[in-house]
Amino acid sequence: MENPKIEPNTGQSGVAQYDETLDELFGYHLKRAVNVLQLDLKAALKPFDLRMLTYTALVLIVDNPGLRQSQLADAMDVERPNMVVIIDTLESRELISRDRVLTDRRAYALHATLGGRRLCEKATIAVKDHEDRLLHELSPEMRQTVIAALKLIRKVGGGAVT
Amino acid sequence: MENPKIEPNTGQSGVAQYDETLDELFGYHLKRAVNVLQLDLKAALKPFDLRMLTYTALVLIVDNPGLRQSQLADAMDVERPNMVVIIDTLESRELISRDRVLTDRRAYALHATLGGRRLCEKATIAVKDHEDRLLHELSPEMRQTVIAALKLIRKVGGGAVT
DNA sequence: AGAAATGGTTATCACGTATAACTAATTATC
DNA sequence: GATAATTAGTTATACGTGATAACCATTTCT
Repeated sequence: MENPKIEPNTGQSGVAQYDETLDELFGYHLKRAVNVLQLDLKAALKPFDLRMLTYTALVLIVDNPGLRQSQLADAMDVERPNMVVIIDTLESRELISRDRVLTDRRAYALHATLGGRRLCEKATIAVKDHEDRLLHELSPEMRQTVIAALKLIRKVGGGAVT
Repeated sequence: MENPKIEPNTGQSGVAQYDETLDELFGYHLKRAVNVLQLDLKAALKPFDLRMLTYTALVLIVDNPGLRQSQLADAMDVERPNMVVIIDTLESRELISRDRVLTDRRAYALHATLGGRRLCEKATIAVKDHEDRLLHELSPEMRQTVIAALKLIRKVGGGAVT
């Protein structure tokens, strides 16, 4: 069993040509696909100077005006301390505002500014375009099956699924 | 449109109850499922004191004796400098050995030790157990469809697919 | 022989994730 | 109504992963 099964380096892409053990692992395939998708997403968001986390936060704030930081952190599965920096960058770009809540002066209600809503809209179009390009070989039924499967995984893994 | 759609916090899990925009994004579902799976994988590997990268490297070395570091880095889509630390930790635990290649004295041929092979075997069993638990609600056909879809994504995204 | 390329290493940085400890404000308890 | 416990947000910090530049030793190209 000398002589590695993995080819010397096609130059094409660093993907393992074939590995029996990893190939049988669902998570392996999932992870690799996510890598590809995230690379694509990153490129899609670059023109808007947004990253995955800032984009997601912006979307949620646009769609849920008045949301509080801890709710947002909860929704994104991000620790509150890490939420702070994300909100900071969005606020410093004046895409959102932190508004004091009258009934609870500890909390901030988050609102997207007009600029924030516009940027969010444009970014979402770009993201969907990139996804369409990347997924154009998947039939609609296939997509539905995959999404259903992913939701099942989340459910079993302990997360609520909508 | 005041009053966030996201519930105040069920305590259950931080998952967004529902967001129209994100829900339409394939990558969003993919990412969330991967998070769940990786958490599970992490737990599965903890008893063996392996992390995702060290485990993957170990598997590939076990399956491809004589592999070189740069080939491994290539196969794992990891930069060579980052490969060094991974190999270092595996070597310091005597799970693998760096053997000088006679025909090219720059390179190291990587081989798993007996202990490395044994640990790899046990770890793989544990990983598969965890995956089975997590995926038990997915029918075999569903799994096959999902894996096929994931491979398609990788192909379109530029990676070779086996 | 000299130049260019390759395998591995070191150092360093950006980003995402996680925890502890703190403040200010709120709620609970007596 | 005063004190204790809890909550929202923050600061500081640490770890894991990913990426780049610069370097040494060796090999390959010309």
